Amino acid sequence: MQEYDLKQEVTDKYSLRGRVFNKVREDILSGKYRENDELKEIAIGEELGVSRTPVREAFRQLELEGLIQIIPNKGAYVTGITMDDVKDIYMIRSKLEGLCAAWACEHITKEQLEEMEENIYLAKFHAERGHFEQMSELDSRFHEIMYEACHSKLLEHNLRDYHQYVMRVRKKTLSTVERSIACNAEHQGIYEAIRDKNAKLADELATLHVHKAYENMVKNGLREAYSNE
Amino acid sequence: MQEYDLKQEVTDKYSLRGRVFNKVREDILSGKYRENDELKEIAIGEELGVSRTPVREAFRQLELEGLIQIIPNKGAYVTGITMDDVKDIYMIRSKLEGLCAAWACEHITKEQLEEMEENIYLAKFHAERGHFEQMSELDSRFHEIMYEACHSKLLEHNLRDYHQYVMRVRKKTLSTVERSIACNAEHQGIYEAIRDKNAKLADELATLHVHKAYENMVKNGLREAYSNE
DNA sequence: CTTCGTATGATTGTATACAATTATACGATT
DNA sequence: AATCGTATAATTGTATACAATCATACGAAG
Repeated sequence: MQEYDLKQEVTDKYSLRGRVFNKVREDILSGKYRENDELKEIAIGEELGVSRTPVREAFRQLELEGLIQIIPNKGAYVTGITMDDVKDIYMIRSKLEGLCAAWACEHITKEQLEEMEENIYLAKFHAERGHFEQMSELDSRFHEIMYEACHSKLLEHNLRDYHQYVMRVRKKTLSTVERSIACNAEHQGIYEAIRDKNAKLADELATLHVHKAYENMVKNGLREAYSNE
Repeated sequence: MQEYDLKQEVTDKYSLRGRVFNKVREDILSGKYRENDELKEIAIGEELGVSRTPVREAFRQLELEGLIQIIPNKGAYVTGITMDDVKDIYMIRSKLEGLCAAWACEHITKEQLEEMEENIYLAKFHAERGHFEQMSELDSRFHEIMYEACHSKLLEHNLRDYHQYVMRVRKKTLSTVERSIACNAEHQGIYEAIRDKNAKLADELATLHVHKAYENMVKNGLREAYSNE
């Protein structure tokens, strides 16, 4: 009886399809491919040294993730995230992160709580020094812990999707020392609420946290953050 | 300049892949395939008269929708919806339907409001007479109007997914005259709030509506509703 | 000069062939 | 009799070939 890695989820690294999927997804999120760029099966295939078949399968998945749009018999095009989309995502996320925090109160493990504490402690160090790369990593990880702790595969999956979706935008939202410090303080509040099993408070704080992040982004100019320069 | 049908979204009916996708999805949701059933590419392909290629592509999409799990080099297995999943979905939906109703206040058109009104009027007729099939249809349509009216592609897509996901369960939740009438009354309340552009109230009522639906389902025995007899 | 239509090329859609992996059956060994 | 190993079958993973569709270019008609 073999146990299969649950983390594989969708995109096993070891199949060609999985490799293509991950690579293209990363290239879209990192901004290598821009809005409305046409992705050609042969070109991508040659670049990665595979045939069209795994590329096509990866494309179908990317379409469902909303990263590309496939027009039958025509081609695959990178779907841009509009400013309205970003706003929608943050509003949706704020609701769902609240739910997630509330559920985490019931299901979080001692280890996860400890990792949160460590995360916040370390983030304080980097926040004060303006180490934005590390802050972005730590912020992502903090939310990731919460997603795991809520103990709902569906909510976890949903939130992770949105989180990835606005990744490039999100990096910029932490790009001031003030916001980094405030953000970490908000994490601290959420952490304490979860630790104390105060679901209502955790919900409120997590909801507010995402709202704040959005407001900050708007203040700093969503337009610049959004466009790829 | 050709205009492409936005409703196509992902699953155009006219490609083999789209047909396979829709068929298998429907068969899973309708209960033809049960939890942990193994779906074989060749078998599905022969059943629909297509080769393995479009079947494989459809499978990759179904995996991302969470309806099947693909284990590399092994097979595709139907992932069941557990009772916990159903609860999660209702809780998530309750939050998102609230958001949806609130947003609909800003964006709903006169035509959509009129269709809602008609929907409620007609539903009153069928509710009192215990026409559960029609009620189910009307209920789905009511929510569908709201999804369209919220004017957010992302939220609309998200809600529609979950709605589909619990379809078989949902049908049973309307299977009493009392619940049908109560449900329609709740729709009426949501409709009026949206009509009066009272976003806060619309949010609350829609949130409550989904909660009520869930509670009713639990009361009527989620276990029987969930299992395929 | 513009416009329409056809021809050509490029790209996607599908089917099939082959390779790699996994499951099963059966027999040999202990 | 139980267990291990090998051979065989079944199934998925990938590559390639062919068909269908779409885009482009170019020339003829007005």
